[in-house]
Amino acid sequence: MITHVALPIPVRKTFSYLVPNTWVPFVKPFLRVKVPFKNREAVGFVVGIEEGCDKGLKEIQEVIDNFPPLDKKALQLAEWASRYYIASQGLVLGYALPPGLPIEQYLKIKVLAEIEPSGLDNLPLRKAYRLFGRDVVYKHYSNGLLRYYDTFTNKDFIPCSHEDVSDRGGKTLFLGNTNDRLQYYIIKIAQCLEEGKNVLMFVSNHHTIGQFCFDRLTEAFPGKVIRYGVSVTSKKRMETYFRARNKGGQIILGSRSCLFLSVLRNGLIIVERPEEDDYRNEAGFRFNAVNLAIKRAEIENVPIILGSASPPLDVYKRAVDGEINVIEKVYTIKKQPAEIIIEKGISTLGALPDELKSLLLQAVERNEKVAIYTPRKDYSSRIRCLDCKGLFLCQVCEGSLSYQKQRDALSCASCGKKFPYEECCRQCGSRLIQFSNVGVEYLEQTLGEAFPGVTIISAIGESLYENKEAFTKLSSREPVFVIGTQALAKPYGVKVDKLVMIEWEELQRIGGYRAMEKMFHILSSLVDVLEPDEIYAVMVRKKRVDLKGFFEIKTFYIGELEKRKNAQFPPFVRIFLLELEKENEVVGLRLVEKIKAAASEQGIIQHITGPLVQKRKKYRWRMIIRGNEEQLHDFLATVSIFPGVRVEADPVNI
DNA sequence: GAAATAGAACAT
DNA sequence: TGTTCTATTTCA
Repeated sequence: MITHVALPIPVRKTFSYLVPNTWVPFVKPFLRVKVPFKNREAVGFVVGIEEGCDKGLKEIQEVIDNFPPLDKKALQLAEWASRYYIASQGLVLGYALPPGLPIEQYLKIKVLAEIEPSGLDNLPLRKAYRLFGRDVVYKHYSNGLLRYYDTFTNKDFIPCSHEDVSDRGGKTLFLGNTNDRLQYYIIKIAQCLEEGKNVLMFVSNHHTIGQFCFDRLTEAFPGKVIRYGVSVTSKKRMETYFRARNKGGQIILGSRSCLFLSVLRNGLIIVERPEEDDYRNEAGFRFNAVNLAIKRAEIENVPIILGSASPPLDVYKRAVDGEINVIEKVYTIKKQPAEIIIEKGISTLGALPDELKSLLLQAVERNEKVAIYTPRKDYSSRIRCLDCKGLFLCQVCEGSLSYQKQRDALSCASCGKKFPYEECCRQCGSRLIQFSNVGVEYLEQTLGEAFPGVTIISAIGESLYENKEAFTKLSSREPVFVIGTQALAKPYGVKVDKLVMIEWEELQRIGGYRAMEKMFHILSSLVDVLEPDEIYAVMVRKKRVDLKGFFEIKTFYIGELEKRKNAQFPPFVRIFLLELEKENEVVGLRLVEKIKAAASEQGIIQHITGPLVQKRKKYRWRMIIRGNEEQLHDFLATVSIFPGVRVEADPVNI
């Protein structure tokens, strides 16, 4: 017997192995098998079986599963995702069932008849495998002489017995602020739980948004919320794994890692804030979990609710097209947002503008809480020598370096490497260094000096979790400044008096084709979470952006859709980014030619823009492929396995 | 994706 | 002819 195995590597072909006699009765489609690969071992999925025993193939070492570890609908979802994201079947399946998921660790054996060897009853599966061999246990299992039960629910482990309960389906976009959304979710969840169904709810982030939702939902449904994700311990995670597939009437709250989780009587899927970047998986199998959640709902015929104050544009388009039903409960702000126009940016000014100072001074006098947003986190993200005019660049990749005051280190924006800060220019040794493009750290320090005695909290991605207690200061009576990047919109349940946006308009320069959409998301999510009574945008006159355009949601979206349609950009066509990196220009250009040749051959050359060459330490070519995915699929699948080529579906940063 | 191998550039 | 680096191939 020969089996074809899909391995979790970016290679489209499958690998064939012989099946030794011991395993022949147990090899079935979509079970995992351990196989020799190169000179190591690998875990792959059986995707094909054929008779025969020829041509010196290697043998599989072991069949890891006794039952398909993914149910039919999860497999269907994986198949769809594999095509949509141009990822190999093995890579997607490997994500769906990560190798670190210790399923057997929490399963025990229940013996149903008299069998040899004795002593299997109540034995942990792992131990039984070790003592008697997997094949012995598998044989009894397949003859129906024993069953498994998990140690959390003590219920029989029934692989893939998913009764379809939902007769509903349907997609809803709930437009509204956090409180309204939560209320709506709670009503819908209550209906499901009453009917004994489960609810699968996605959040982008465990620590902040996830914790908040967990607290609020636990309040409404005590003991019913179970979590699944990397931030809970392995044991807790496994408990959720078994409870989700064995019991009804619960809310499974998790991140993108529960996209493929088996859920018994799944009655509803909720996606909280689908516009969040954290829904994107960047390693290995790259995808956007919102897309997959919507697809899962379709496959399972389960209703899905997407809840947001500023949904992604593609979701809004689906709503306009009538595919998604809309419930609108738009927030209102108490006072018209105000624009504070300054002549020169804070970066170039070297000091805080007077208008900003007086605004903050007034706030301090009134003991107000002020949230200050800025797009950059470090002290300065542009460091220049004033003598030789050279920029500080990374020694490894020549990306631009930013200065992190707290660590007194330079950090590379493109490769992430850190270097000590020497206080002099590496080119000419001059000590006249100019910091510009300042961020949160700079404001933190400058405002600290200008307003001694005022509590200042910073909210940036990494530090947010440790900083959580600091946020309790926001409910004190003293004035508080909370300064941060987009992370400011993560800790739900915070309330400020004023929201000040600084250099927010910069995003139109760095945001690519989604610049306006990003600006909208940031502003809306800040307003949604922080509930400011007053909003101010400090903008440089030359780059001024009309704030009003961002407060009429419908007008904004319709206008943006119109622009995208005219320019033939997503969500009207799909975009793929093709990236290749080589040290040698000639070698790279050869590869570019090879790709172009493949494109001509398949008649899709007119869909390619570029390549755009970037030369730092390495050469990097980027091509953008736009068009109908059906038409592009074969081409992308072909070039995606060229060495050094990376295809990114639906890129966000171009 | 990662290891083995082929190839290029440089030093001995 | 050895050494070290990068590019390419291959994995069953």
